[in-house]
Amino acid sequence: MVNKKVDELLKKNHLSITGGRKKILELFLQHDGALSHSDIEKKAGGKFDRVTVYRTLQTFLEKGLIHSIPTADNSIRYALCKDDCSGGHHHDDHVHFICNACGNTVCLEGVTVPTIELPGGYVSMQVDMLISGVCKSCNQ
Amino acid sequence: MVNKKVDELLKKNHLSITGGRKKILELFLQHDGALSHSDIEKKAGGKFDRVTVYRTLQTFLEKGLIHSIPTADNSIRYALCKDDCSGGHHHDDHVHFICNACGNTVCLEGVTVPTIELPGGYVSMQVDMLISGVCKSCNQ
DNA sequence: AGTGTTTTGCAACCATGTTGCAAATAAGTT
DNA sequence: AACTTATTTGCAACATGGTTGCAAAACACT
Ligand SMILES: [Mn+2]
Ligand SMILES: [Mn+2]
Ligand SMILES: [Zn+2]
Ligand SMILES: [Zn+2]
Repeated sequence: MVNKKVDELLKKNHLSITGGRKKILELFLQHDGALSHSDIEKKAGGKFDRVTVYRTLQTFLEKGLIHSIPTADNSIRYALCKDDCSGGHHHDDHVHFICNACGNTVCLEGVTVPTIELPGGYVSMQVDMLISGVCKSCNQ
Repeated sequence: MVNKKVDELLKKNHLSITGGRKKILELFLQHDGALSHSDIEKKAGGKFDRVTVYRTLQTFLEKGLIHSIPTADNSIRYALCKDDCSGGHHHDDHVHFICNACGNTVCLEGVTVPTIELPGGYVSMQVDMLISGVCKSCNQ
């Protein structure tokens, strides 16, 4: 039962269990792929206030439950983190893929972002790699 | 004289020479680093309407004069293209760097985005690589 | 200078995101 | 189960970002 897992995840991250948080976390668990703020608002059926969704996403980000994915069209998406992520310190050094056909954004967990040699003086702290094209499902 | 170069660039791209386009192009030529819409509006001293700036950037994008850079904080920046870019078909396969200290975004023209091996079924059409950290100037 | 075409500014609009505050709800205690 | 306190929520109000239609102004060409 997904409902049990949701409660566990929230408890594990020291978050009080509320209707909004449960619903949003459920959406992430059911949907494999990243969700934008507006995706969530729609899928939740207008049951929660816009502000609540923003604040919940912010909280999940801080706790390391989700990570954000920058996109070329300037609309942030969010995806669940793996278990070994926690409070700010994420381990999501994977590539993100956005499909131009279906619009889906997915985490390619198996594809690691390569190390880049930067010019002298530049220090890298975070690397984001976003590939767009046509995804597996759309390509057959 | 930068003024001459601006006129040449506009003519070369079959754009009529207007005050707004000249001013915005000048800003890009003077400033080495990417500019956001609001950067431009401020630097232009409120001399042009918001809408005009949007439309000018759109036009420059279409003509291949500039390219857009997605950022993690959801604010698009724009930077001048090299000469061999034209109408939609850009050759900017370089890495973009955003400094957490000074906020500047720069094109690392010398650093090429590496080729990535994708899982079966995925077809890549565009790759964006964004590195954040501390830049050369801020690092001394 | 006169003409047709393109660009601009304005107004009005929609989307996205933030903040302060009071009411509602969750968690811990008796 | 009722009480108490801390946290979360919804609402209103606001700020910023971005789009469109349309008339006036500026541009390019003869
Ligand atoms: Mn991811
Ligand atoms: Mn660039
Ligand atoms: Zn697809
Ligand atoms: Zn810097």
